[in-house]
Amino acid sequence: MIEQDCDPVFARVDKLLALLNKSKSLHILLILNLKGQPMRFSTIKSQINSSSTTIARRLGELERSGLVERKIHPTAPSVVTYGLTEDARHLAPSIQSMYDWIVKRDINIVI
Amino acid sequence: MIEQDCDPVFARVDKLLALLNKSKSLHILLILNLKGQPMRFSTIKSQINSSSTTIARRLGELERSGLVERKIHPTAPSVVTYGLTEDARHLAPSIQSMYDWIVKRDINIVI
DNA sequence: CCGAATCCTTTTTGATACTG
DNA sequence: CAGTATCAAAAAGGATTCGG
Repeated sequence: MIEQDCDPVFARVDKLLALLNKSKSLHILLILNLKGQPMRFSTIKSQINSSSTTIARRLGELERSGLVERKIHPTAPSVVTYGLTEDARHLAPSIQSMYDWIVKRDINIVI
Repeated sequence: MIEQDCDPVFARVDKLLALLNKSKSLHILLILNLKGQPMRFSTIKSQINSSSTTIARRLGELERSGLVERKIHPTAPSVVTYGLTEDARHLAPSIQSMYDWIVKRDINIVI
């Protein structure tokens, strides 16, 4: 069975959606966007309530995909923060409109 | 294990994203949106190239979630078509901007 | 043609325990 | 605090088969 892609762009959109949907990706982006400034691992985790395993995996994927920036601050003791990249900030409105849509419509997603 | 949601709206957005991401949901919505008119099961399937199991599951979920309308035409033989609901058409722009973003940025999603 | 049911494989998640 | 490694459980996809 040959996997024939009708539109190669679909594949990339799918990859984005696949990443965004992996549990808590959206949470992370929305929280970082709302906060407006870099946050620490523990702060993110405390607001999302998922396993550190998953949070760490998501942050790693988001970072490697260029959506999140990881910074190590040379303080004592050192502090690690995560913030949105420029690209991610451009994507935010799309997520926000989707957010607004679901809020307004009061639709009931049934899976 | 109590799942404590920090923001109940997040949960609904997550459900939407979870639905949209289940393989081929986005394809279905984009194809129906581009087509601009209801399509038959076999036509959708032919353009997506996934198992009928998955296509059927997605269409069922999208229908129950109020994003897709299923119609049985009383012709002979009878024909079944799927089209976007009003709600889905309002959501389309959000998906489209996400689509545009990924196209423009040429970003490389790494999962 | 349009699916539902079954069964199997792959993917993803989370709990736990352990480092610097 | 900020993670990684491991492993078991759960979720999701797909092939196949069958029926209206």
